[in-house]
Amino acid sequence: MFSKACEYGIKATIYIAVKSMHKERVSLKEIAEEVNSPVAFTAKILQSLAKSGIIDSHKGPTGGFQIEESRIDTIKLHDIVHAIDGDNIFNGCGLGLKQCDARQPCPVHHKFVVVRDNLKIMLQNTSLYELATGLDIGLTHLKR
Amino acid sequence: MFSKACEYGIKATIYIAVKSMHKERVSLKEIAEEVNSPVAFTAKILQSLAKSGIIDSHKGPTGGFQIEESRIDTIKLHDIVHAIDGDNIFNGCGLGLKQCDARQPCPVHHKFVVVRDNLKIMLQNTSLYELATGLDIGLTHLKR
DNA sequence: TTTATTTAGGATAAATTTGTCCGAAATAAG
DNA sequence: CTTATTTCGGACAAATTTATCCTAAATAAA
Repeated sequence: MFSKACEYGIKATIYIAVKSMHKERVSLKEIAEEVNSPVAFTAKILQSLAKSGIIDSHKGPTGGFQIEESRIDTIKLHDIVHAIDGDNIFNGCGLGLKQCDARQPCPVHHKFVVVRDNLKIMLQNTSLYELATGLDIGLTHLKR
Repeated sequence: MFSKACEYGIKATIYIAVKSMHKERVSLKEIAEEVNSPVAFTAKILQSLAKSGIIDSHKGPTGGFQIEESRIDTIKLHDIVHAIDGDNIFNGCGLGLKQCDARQPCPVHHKFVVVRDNLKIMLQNTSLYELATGLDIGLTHLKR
């Protein structure tokens, strides 16, 4: 469904959000540990999320990653996925055709659009805030 | 969403089904042309679909691929996807966790289950027959 | 100012997926 | 029986994704 990079990116962002809600900055090392992802690869992903403006990064001692608290509930799962995996998952044809739309559909087009819109709406309606809160109060987990 | 192999496999199977409904066997070469997929790679995929029992293959001159007509409406899109991409797309955690279910969910579990079930149901309810018929009467296309 | 710490970013490597090549096996037809 | 045709299947190659390594740049604190 999502790429490995995207899975790691989502998990990392949720973890950063939890810490940010507690006014804490968090290091790459800690993130990778808590999220059970390869350190260096996670670094790349966080780098690109920082460039996309989804998270803030800060170098040096006491440095690390953080998300401005007021933005946590405006960031949607959709934003994270889009930043990492692009929009092919939202717009591409289910069978990989270049030319596929309602007027010149592939065999699965109409059925596919329904489930994909379903996914899109879910991602757009899911805020980082609710994901982070669930993790923070122990309702959900990220390891294993 | 689906792997490239799965995309080619679905397209090829639909094309074979159309021909089979017209009592025709069809060669690898023709399939790859009509479906716009790399010949040798398509061969591998058809081979595995034949092993899975979804299509029949026949060697030698006048050989090729075919699907028993009576089975075309019993084969579901789900069967094809399952044969090629396995069931990870149906059962795996959205964030790649090993341990993720309703009792110990990842942050996106509950939301994810909904869209995935939606996908699963769509695939289970979509018959090869309807896909092939749409293509046969020109309502849909597979090239480009 | 020096040092330790932390992210940035480029180069490289490993793994997986995608794609190719070619000889073997089956088989239909002359 | 021989030949031409077609799928089978193994080895190999290319491309992409995933992952690692190392040096540079920033920066906080002693």
